[in-house]
Amino acid sequence: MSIQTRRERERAERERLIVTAARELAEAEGWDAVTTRRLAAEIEYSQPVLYSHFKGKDAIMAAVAVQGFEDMAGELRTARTSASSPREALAAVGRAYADFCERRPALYDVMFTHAVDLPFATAEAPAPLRAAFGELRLAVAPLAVGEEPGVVTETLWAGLHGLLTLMRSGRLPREQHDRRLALLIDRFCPAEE
Amino acid sequence: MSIQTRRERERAERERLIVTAARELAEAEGWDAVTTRRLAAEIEYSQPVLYSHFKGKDAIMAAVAVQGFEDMAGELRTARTSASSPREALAAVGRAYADFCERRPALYDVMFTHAVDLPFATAEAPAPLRAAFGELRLAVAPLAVGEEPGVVTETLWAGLHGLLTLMRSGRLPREQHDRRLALLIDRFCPAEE
DNA sequence: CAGGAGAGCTAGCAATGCTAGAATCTCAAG
DNA sequence: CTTGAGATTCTAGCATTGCTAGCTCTCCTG
Repeated sequence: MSIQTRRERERAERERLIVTAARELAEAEGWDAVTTRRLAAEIEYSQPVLYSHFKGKDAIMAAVAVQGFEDMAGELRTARTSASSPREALAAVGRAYADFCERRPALYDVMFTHAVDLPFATAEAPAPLRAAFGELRLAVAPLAVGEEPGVVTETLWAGLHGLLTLMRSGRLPREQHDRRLALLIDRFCPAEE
Repeated sequence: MSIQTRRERERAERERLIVTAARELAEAEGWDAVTTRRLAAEIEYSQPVLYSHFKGKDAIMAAVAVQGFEDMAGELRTARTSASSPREALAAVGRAYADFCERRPALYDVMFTHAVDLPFATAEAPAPLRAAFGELRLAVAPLAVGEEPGVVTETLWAGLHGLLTLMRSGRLPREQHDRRLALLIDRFCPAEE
C-alpha cells in the first residue's frame, strides 16, 4: 500500500508538472508554442506520457483553465474585500478583472475564449469556476436593486469580457479603454444621487 | 487590352468564387472543415491557385469577414430604420445583432473572434466594417445624452459581443438570454420616465 | 531467482498549411 | 499552320501538428 500511494503521489506530482509547464509555456510564448512535443520536452518525458494523464491537448488546456479560475477568484476577492463601499467594490472588481486579462492573456484565453469541454454554467462546474463567478456576483448583488442578481452579474460579466476580447484582438482601440470600462460599471450602478 | 480585361474579370470572378465557397463551407460545416484541400476541391482547382489569389488561409478568412460585415450592416440598417422611436431602434438593432450571430455563427466568428489581420479601429478599416459600426452608432447616439457617442457605442457593442460569445461557447446558459439582452439594452437607455 | 505486469519510449500515421518545380496551355509572330 | 515565349495550373512534396500502436525495459511479487 505504501508503494502504491507513493506511485500515485508521484503520478499526481507529474500531472501538476504538466499543467504548470503548459501554463508557463503558454504565458511566455502563447498557446501556439504549446505543442505536445515541446511540452513533453519541457517536462523531460516523451509525448505519450501526456496522454496517460490527459485525454488530449484540450484536456491539458482545460486543467490550466481551472487553475486560472482559482487565481482569478483570489484576485477578485482581494479587490472586492478591500473596498469600502458596494460601489467602489464593483469598480474594483471590474478593474481587477480587466487587469487579470491584460496581465495574463494566454491564461484568460483558455478560460474564456478557447473551446474547452468543461461544464460551465451548471452545478457540476468545477469549484474554482463557481468561485470566480461568485465573487463577481457578490460585488454586483448589493447594487442590483429590483433585478435578479444572477442575470445582472452575467450581463456585466459579458460586458467586461466583450470589452477585453475586442480590445485585445484589435477590434477596439486601446485608447478609450478606461472610459469604456468606467462607463460600463457606471451603467450597472443605481442612479447616482 | 480587351483580352487583358477579360482575364482580369475572370480572375476577379474566381476570387469571388473562392470567398463564397469558403463562406458556404464554413457556414455548413464550421471552419475546421475549411481546409485548403477541401476548398480547392470545392472550386475545382488545385491548392496553389488559392495562393495566387490570397496570401494564405487567413487572408481568405479576412475576405469572408468583410463580406460578413456587409451583410451585417444591411441587417442592422433594416432593423434600425423600421423602428419608430430611438428606444425601439436601439432594441431592434440589438436584437438584429444577436440574431445575426445566432443565425450565422461561423461568419460571426471570423468577423469578431478569429485572429485576422484587418485594420479594425482605424480610418483605413474596410468600408463594410465602418458601415456596420456606423449603424450601431446611429442607433446609440440619440440616446447617449451627455456622453461621447463613440465610447457608448463601443461599450454597448462589447456587451452584445460578450453575451453572444459567452453563450455560444457554453459559458453562459441559454435560458436567460433574452432577459440579459433586454437588461443590457435597458442600461444604455436614459432613465425611463 | 523467474515471471509478469506496468510504465515509458521509439517510431510512425494521417492531416494540415504552404511551396518548388514540372507541365501545360495561350496567343502573337513568322 | 507552326513555333516559341510567357503565363498559368498542377503534381508532388516539405515540415509541423495531434495522437497511437507496439516493443522494451524495469521493478515488484511469489
